[in-house]
Amino acid sequence: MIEDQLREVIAAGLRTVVGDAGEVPTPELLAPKQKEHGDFATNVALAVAGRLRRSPREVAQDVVDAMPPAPFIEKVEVAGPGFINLFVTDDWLHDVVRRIAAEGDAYGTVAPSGRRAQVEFVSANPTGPLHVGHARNAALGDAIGRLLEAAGWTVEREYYFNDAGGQMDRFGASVEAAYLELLGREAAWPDDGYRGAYVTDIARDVLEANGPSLADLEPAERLARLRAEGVRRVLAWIEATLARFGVRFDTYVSEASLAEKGEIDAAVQRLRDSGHAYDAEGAVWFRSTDFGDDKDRVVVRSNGAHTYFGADCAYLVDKFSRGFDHLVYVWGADHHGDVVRVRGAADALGYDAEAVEIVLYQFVAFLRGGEPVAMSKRAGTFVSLDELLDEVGTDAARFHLLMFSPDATINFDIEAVARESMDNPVYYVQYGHARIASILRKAADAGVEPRPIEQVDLGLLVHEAEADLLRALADVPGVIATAADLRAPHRLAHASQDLAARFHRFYTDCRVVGDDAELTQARLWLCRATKQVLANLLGLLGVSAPERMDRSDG
RNA sequence: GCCCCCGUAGCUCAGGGGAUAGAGCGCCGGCCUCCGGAGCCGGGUGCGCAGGUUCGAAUCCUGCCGGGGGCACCA
Repeated sequence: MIEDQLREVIAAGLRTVVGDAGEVPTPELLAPKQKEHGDFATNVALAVAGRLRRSPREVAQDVVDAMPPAPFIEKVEVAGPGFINLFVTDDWLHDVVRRIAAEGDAYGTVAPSGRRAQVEFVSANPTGPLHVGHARNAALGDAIGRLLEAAGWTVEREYYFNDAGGQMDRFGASVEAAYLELLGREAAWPDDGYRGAYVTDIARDVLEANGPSLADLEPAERLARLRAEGVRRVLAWIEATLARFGVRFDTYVSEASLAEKGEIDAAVQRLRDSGHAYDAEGAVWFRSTDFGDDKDRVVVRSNGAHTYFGADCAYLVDKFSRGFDHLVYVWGADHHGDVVRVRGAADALGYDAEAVEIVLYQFVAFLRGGEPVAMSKRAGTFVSLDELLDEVGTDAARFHLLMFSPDATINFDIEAVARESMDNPVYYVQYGHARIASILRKAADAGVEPRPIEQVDLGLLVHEAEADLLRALADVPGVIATAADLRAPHRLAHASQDLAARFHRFYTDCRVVGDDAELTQARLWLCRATKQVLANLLGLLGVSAPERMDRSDG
């Protein structure tokens, strides 16, 4: 890669200048904002000038003088406070097209390293359908999974669900009540139960599948059975919704299964053994204050039942025992208080807390026509994820949820995002892709024979709009690497918009299919490369790259 | 009280130490004999406040002021 070659040349010059005066840092390459500042720049002179007690510009000039000659460097300039600006021959830009052609889907990604990461996300409790509040978690977790894969990780996506505890009991009792009601029997709806219409739908389904016999089971067994039947159906429903949303999990893990396998007891014992757990007030506590928490936390309640956090500890052991090198949890900001505790538990259990990463994201405010959508589960006015997808579609929803930093709260105006207009840039990007597809079709219709890239003179791509587009294509691997590193899919969204913008500009300035056969071939390859990279970026966001788009009033 | 996130253009947001801080929306004005006008070009205002670190700060640190969220033997 040109960047590596440049770094080598700069490092060589720098070594000569620094001499015995100390370490030579790996040169950092900057992407200048102004074209006059070159294709690349480096600040090495500024970085070492202080140590050498010399003026940065002087050092910069010496470094330039000491740099070995390189055929790919066209011009070098010392500028500003002491930057070294590098102008590279156009070949490297044209090489980008060849690289993209050769690498295809893999352009911008890193070869698998064999390192395994797990991303656990959504993990909504199966008491009802997913609602829009879960959408950001699903989109973000999935995109981070895709990014980690692009960065060379082998990724497993996991959904953890809580199928024990009071909330689930109330859900089970609600299904039970609905089931009995359908049979015309007396039914006791739990206080604070789930009364959405879907509960009755589920009960009806259970009735159709099992007949009325469940009603005659012993009370405890009947409840357990109906709860399990309910959970199964809700999970299937959630899975179907997620599939619509482009999210697929490799594994589903239930809290109850951890308890059944004795993993929770084992984890508690392990905390005791390592001296991080103690008994007090009839409960078992984890000394999380040793790890920076404000207070210790209960893992086993005085009634003998484990807490959610107690199960979390067992779940940590479970995850690590499966051999992952890295664990990612995707949590809403309301859970930020749990971060210290869970990482502390990892530490206490003898694992590397650094391997436990928690990605937090801020809330989404859903609006409709500028007005906040009042959402209350109790009042039954929450918008389900299915409804959201019916209204705005997966692509628009995902793009909108992923185009902002996880740290930013999102205003998601359902009407605006549903509109196929510039209010949602996803259409702008997709249009770029579709437009290229259209050009390629046009070329085929015009009888232009596609030529292998080796037989095409990419050196003909010299127009400013072409160079700008090529530069953006060249930047993409770096963008993907940074986005993966920072768990910041929104950088992909921005890069895709930028790339689409540059393509539209190129399209406006440069006729692709024209009289000049050679130029046509070169530009067709530029189009194919751009189309590929747009598809790659959208793919990392889980957004489709359509070959054509329906016209609309837009 | 303690903890987390945010404060950048009229609005929604990028910008993870570099040179003249960007994009979209909105507003005004332009661009089609020709590959999709869901497009392109032009027009302008801004880093909450105060210190500090640095050759250099929107970016890192401290304090303050605003907005949001969280501080269970709930899940």
